[in-house]
Amino acid sequence: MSNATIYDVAGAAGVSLATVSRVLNNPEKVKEETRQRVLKVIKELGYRPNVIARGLASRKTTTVGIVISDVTRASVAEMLGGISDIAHNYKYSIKLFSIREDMDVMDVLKDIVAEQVDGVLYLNDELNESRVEEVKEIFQDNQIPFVFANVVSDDPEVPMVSIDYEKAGYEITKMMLDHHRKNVYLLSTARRYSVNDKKEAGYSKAMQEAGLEPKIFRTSGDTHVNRQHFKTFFSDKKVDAAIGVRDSIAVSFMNIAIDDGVKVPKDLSVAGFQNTKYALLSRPNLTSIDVPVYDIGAVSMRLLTKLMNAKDVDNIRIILPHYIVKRQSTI
Amino acid sequence: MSNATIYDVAGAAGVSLATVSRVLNNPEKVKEETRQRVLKVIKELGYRPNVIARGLASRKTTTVGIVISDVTRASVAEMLGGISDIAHNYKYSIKLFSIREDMDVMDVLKDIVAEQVDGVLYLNDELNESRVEEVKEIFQDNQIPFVFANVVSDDPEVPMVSIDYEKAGYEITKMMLDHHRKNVYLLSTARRYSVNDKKEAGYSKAMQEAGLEPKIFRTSGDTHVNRQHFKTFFSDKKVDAAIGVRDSIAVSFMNIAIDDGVKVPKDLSVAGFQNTKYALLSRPNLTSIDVPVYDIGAVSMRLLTKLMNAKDVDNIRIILPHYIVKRQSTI
DNA sequence: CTGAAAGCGCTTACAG
DNA sequence: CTGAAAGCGCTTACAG
Repeated sequence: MSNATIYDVAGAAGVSLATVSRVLNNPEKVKEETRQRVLKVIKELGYRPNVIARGLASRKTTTVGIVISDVTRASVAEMLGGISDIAHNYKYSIKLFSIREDMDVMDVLKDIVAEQVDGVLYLNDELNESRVEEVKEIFQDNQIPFVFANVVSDDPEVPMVSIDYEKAGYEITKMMLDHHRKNVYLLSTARRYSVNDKKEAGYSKAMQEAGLEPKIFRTSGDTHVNRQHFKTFFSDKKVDAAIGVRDSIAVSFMNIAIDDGVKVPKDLSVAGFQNTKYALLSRPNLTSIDVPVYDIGAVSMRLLTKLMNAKDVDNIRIILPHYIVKRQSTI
Repeated sequence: MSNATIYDVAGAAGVSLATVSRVLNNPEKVKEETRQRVLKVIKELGYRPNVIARGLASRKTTTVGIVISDVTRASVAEMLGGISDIAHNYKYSIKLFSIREDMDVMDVLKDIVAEQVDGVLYLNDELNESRVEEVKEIFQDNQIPFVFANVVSDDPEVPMVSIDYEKAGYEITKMMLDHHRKNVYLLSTARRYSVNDKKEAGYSKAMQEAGLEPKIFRTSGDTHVNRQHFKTFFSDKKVDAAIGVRDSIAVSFMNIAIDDGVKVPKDLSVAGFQNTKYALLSRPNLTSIDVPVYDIGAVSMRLLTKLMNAKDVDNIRIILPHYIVKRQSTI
């Protein structure tokens, strides 16, 4: 059955429990012959070390905490995929902590500390800089390595993995301008996140370089542009290009415009961010900035393992490449 | 800092560590006055019990294991949302175990047992009955309560939460037939899952009742119908209605049909399963069976807490209601 | 290369 | 109502 303990193994193999432990953790310190004998018994008994006991004794749980706000978002789920794959390679388990609106972030973080995780991955593109500092502080105080995934922070001490969102914002805007679009709008969110701030900065830079006024529209809901928004804001304005900070915003805007008789991409170019399945399933297909979310997850997990093993990590801030996937929604 | 232990609290409050432990776990056994004193110290020191030590001593980790195959799928992420909300209410932590194609399922399950979780939620609509039996056996042997979420099994001993997929398949097919469609196809997956088997059964039943031949098309990939499929399979056939076992299959089929000049819903009615965001963002909007995935997650987590507390649970097999959301893709 | 022993930070009968 | 003590199943110096 499952209830074999290290004592059972030691007894059956005729060694002390210290030796069994060594076979598992420092096999090179055990004589080949003994090791084989112990391994055989382990196999026969189907022994698997109780990870809780091991965690208490060694002060290592081989578990990492993943902090997320909303699992439901496609990018978060995708990142989890990358994290989970790498974690499995390095034999780490994953504990999930989701922070809902009504929860006190600092309280949750203290819980995570009490959970004795070996490291923390903070997934969230909805953070502002001051929040980043708070998070950094609590984990540093408790000496828990952490990595921000898909978070933008200018603090050079903060380990993070992301893409260059400002550059991406600049490039996609530039593309619209190169296509001779003049009234390029950025569809952003009402709440301010550093990631979206960067996109906006890149957009504004491109517009200003072209001698144009940046025009940023903020949805009240975070994911969609609804008919109401469209009517009140856009119908009396000229708009020949729109960039959504998320694909879902871009697609919802495009759908409404088409319903309104606008031709895409002839009269209106539309592009989004993230290159999710929405971009592929929409008609016309949506041009989008491909953000390698799976890779961001995988690379940040990899970085975290390095940090947990206290190897001197040369580069704790990793910028992954992005690219524009051109589809039917732009010329 | 964070390193206060139960000893520190006991010392500062002038009681034994047993009393501190009681304040936390059986407060009613401690005199009001003493309790207040201890609680005050706990607060001052910012003490949080080390959950690992507690887990070892009490043999309860207040952690549940969640087994999933692919986090990336919208329904899985949504279920995780429901699970996480309820888990938080009951103070359970969540450990995530994802099983990839190349992994040995039984091996992962044994790992989960070694992780000492108090219970397991198995999320997967891609199981067949024999796999269900294996899973059931390993957890029963180790006396770990478990619940299948969004899994269909006819074994009355298996705790599960799902909808009646057969009924749903029947109803949506019936709707098509009521709209005088004759050539109703079911777009299913190549691999056989019990959930899809049920949908197929419901579909076939409705077709047969109408004196029609069931026509099931199986995609080679699991999520999309591609142009190739369409050309080789459908272009020479009459088809006036199609039901996808997933929204993504339905939308991809619909898109290709439209590209081919077919009018939806006039010439072709299309419907999907799951009522995901794809259904909303597609044009025309997709009619879909709403599967309450969030609720399935939440209810299954709730059921699991009951099982873990060994209350006599009267109903271990819960069928949640579903309904058809009618949109533009059907008449 | 191996064993005896202490200790990780808690919980929980058992006395009192 | 409270405390002393054993124990949860491991790891890890320390001897030998």
